[in-house]
Amino acid sequence: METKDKKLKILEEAEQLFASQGFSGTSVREIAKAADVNVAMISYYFGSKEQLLMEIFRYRSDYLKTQVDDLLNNTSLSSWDKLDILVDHYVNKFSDNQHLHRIILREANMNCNTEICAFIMERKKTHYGMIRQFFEQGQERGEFNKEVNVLWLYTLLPGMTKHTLFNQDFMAVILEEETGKAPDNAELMQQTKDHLKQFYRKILEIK
Amino acid sequence: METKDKKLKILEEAEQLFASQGFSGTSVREIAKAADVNVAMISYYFGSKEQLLMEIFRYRSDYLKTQVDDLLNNTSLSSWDKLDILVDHYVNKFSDNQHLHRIILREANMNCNTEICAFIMERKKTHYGMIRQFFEQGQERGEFNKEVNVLWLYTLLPGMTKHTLFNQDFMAVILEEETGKAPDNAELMQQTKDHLKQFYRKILEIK
Amino acid sequence: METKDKKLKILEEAEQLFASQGFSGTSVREIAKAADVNVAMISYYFGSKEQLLMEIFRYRSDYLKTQVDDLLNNTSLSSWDKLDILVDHYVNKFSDNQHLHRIILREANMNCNTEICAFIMERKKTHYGMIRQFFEQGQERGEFNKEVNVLWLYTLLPGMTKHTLFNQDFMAVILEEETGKAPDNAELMQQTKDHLKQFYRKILEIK
Amino acid sequence: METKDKKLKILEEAEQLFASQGFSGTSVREIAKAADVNVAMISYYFGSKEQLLMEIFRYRSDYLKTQVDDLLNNTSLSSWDKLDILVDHYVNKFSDNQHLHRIILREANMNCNTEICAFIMERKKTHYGMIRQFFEQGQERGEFNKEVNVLWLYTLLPGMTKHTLFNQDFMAVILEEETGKAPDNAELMQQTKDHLKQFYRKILEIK
DNA sequence: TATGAATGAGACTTCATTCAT
DNA sequence: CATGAATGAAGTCTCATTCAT
Repeated sequence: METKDKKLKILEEAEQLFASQGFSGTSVREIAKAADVNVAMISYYFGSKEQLLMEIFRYRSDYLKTQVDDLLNNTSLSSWDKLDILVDHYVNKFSDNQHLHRIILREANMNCNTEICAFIMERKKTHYGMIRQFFEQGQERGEFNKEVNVLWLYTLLPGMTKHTLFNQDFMAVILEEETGKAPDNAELMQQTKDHLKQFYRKILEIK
Repeated sequence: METKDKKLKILEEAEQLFASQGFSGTSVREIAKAADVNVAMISYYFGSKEQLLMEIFRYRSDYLKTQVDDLLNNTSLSSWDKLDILVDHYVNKFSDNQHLHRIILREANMNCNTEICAFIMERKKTHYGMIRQFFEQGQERGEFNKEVNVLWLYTLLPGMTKHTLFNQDFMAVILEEETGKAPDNAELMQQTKDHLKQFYRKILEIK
Repeated sequence: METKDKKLKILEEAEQLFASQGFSGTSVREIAKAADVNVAMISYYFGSKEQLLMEIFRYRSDYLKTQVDDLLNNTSLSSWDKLDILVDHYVNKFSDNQHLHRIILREANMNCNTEICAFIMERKKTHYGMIRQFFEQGQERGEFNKEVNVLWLYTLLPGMTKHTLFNQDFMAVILEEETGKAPDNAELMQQTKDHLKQFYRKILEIK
Repeated sequence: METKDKKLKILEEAEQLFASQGFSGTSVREIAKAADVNVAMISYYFGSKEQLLMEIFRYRSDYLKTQVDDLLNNTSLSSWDKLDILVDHYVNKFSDNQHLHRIILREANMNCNTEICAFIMERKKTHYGMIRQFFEQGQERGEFNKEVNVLWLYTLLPGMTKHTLFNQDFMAVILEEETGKAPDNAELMQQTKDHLKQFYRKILEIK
C-alpha cells in the first residue's frame, strides 16, 4: 500500500515537472527530490526515465473514456442541450488533465517511432471519434447545420481549449486590462466554455 | 560577411532543432554539427546556449510587424474582404514561422523570469493588439456583430491554426480516412483558412 | 534440506556465470535470477558476493584429492601404463571442472592478498606435489628419462589441457578446416589426451 | 603531439589495469587516475570504455606480424636452428605483450558476438598459420618427424608459455623450493625457452 | 527464516563551457 | 578571429547490500 503511494507520488510529481519543464529539462534527481524518494527508486520502480513517462501516459489513459456514450444514447435532450454538456465536460476534463496535455504538446514529436507516439495518436483518434459521432447525430437529427465539416467543428474544441489553458497568463493579463479584474482559473474555464458554446451555436444554427 | 553567414546558419539550424527536440533536448554539439561549425563557436558567438535561444527570438521578432496597419487604414475594402485577407495573412505567417511557434509552445513557461518570457508576452500582446483593432473596426463599421467578445474572437485564430499545424499528422490521417487522400501542408493550410473564414463569417454575421 | 538445495543452486549458477562473464562482470541479480531465488538471499546466505566466490572454491576444493595416491602405490602397473591413466584422469577432471578453472584463470590475480589467492596457490602446490611424485617414481624406477626436469614435465599437463579447453572454438575451427569435421568436446578431450601421451612418451623414453 | 602522448598513456595504463583486474573490474576513473587525465577524456578520446578496449587491440595488433617469414625463407639454417630462433622469438614476443594476452585470456569469451572476438580469432588463426608453415617446412625437409600432428605441436608453444607466464608466482615458489633461488622474470622466460626447445627436440627428432 | 523494498555509492557517459594556441 | 583540446558538473542507471517485516 505504502509502495503504491510512493509510485503514485513519483508519477504525479514527474507529471507536473515534465509538464512545466519538459522531459529533457527535468532530471530524475529533481523528480526524486519532489517526490521525496531516493534517486535510485525511479529506476527501481519504472526501469528508466523514459518508461516513467510512458507510465504517466498509461496512468492517465482512461481519463476520458466513454462518458460521451451516455450523451449519444440520450434521446430526451436536444442536441443543443447536449452540446452544452459536451463542452462543459470536455473543458473540465481537459483542465483536470492539463499537465498531461502539456506533456503531449511538448513531447508529441519527440521520438515518433516509440510507443508513446502511437499511444498519443490512438488517443487523439478515439477522442475525435466520439465527438464526431456527437456532431453527426445533431446533424442527422436536423438540429445542426449539415453544411459544416465535422472535423473542423471538432478542431474548435481542443484548439480553443488548449490555447486558453496554455496561455493563461496572457489571457489573464488581457482580461485584467479589459475588465479590471484578473480571472482565476475557474473563471477562465467558464469563459472558455461560454464562448465555445456561443461560437458553436452560431456556427451550427440553421437560419 | 562569412561570419554573418555562419551565425545565421547556426541560428537557423538551432531553431529547427529546438523546434523538433526542445531546448533541453538539443545539445550544442548537435547544433554545431548541423551548422557545420566548431562546437566552441556557439559559446563564442552567442555566449551561451540560452543566449542563442534568445537570439533566435530576436532574429524572428519582426516577422509579423505591421502589415495589418495597411489593412486597418484601407477604406476601400469591406471588413469581410479584410477578414479574408487577415486570415490568409495570419495563417501564412504562422506556417512560415512554425519552428519559432513550436519553440514558444514548448518553452514558453520554461524559466518565466527570464528575458525570453517577457519577450514572448510582449509579442502576444502586440499581435493581439493589432487583430483586436481589426475586429473592433469591423464592429464599429457596423459590419460585424457587436455582441461577440473580441478577445475570444481572436483566440479562434491562433487556437485553430496552432492545433491544425501542430497536429498535422493527426489531421492528415483523419482527412485521408475521410477523403481518401492525404493532404500536403499547403492543402491543410488552405483548409484551415477556409474553415476559419467560414466560422468567422457565421459568428460575426448580423442576422 | 530445501535450503541446502537453494544454496547449491546458487553456488552452481554463480560458478557458471563467473566462469563465462567474470566475477566483476556478473551481478548478484543475475545470479539470483539464474538460481531463481531472491536477490537478498545471496547476501543472506553467503554474506557477500566475494564470500560466495570463496564458497565456490571451497565447494570444489576436493575434486582432485587423492586418486593419484592409488596410482603411486600400485606396483603391478608399469609407469607407462600409469602415465596413460594419469593423463586421462587429469584431463577428465580438468574438463569436468572447467568452470572452476576458468574462474581461477580469470581471477587468480584479482586481489592477491585475500584468502582466495592463498587457496589457489595451495591447490596448485598440492596438485603439483602429487604429479611430481608420479614422475619421480617413474624416473626412480628407471622407466622414465631422468634428464628431464619434473616441474616442466608437469607444466606440459595443465599448459596443454588449459590451452585446448579454453581455446575450444579455435581448435574446433582449425580441426574442421583440416579434417572436414568439427570435433565435439569429447572428441577434443580425447585428442588432447592422445597427444599429451604421445608427447610424454617421446620426451620420457630412454633411447 | 602531446595529445597523442595522452592517448597513448591512457591506452597503456588501461591495458595494464584490464590485464590485472579485468575489463569489468576496472573503472574508467581508475584508468583516468592512472593515466593522470580527466575522467571525461576517456569518453572524449575513445567514445566509450568498450571502444577503448578495442583500441588496445588495434594498438597491439601488429606486434607479431611477419618476422616468421624471414625464417621460412631462410635456406642456410637447419630446421633445428630455426626452431630455436622461433621459440625464442615467440616467448619473447609473448612476454613483451603479456598484458594483452592476459586480457585476451580473460575477455575472450566476454561478448563473443562483438568485433573483439572476431579480432582475437583472426589473430589466433594468423599466428597458427605462420607457425604451422614452419613445422611443415621442417617435416618436408625431412628434418622433423612427420608423424607428429602440427596443430598439437603448435599447441605446445602457447600452452606452455601461457601457463608459465600466468603462473609466475607459482613457478617462482616451486623453483625457489627446488633450487633455493627465486627466479626473476628473465630467468623464468629463459627456462621456458630451454624446456620448450628440449621438448620439441625430443618430440620431433627422427630416431 | 526469508524476502520485497529501499538505498548510498559509484558506474559510464554527455553536457555546456573554457582554455591555449 | 577561430578552434581543437580539455574539463568539472551533472546526467541516468546499476551496483551490492541492508532494512523492516
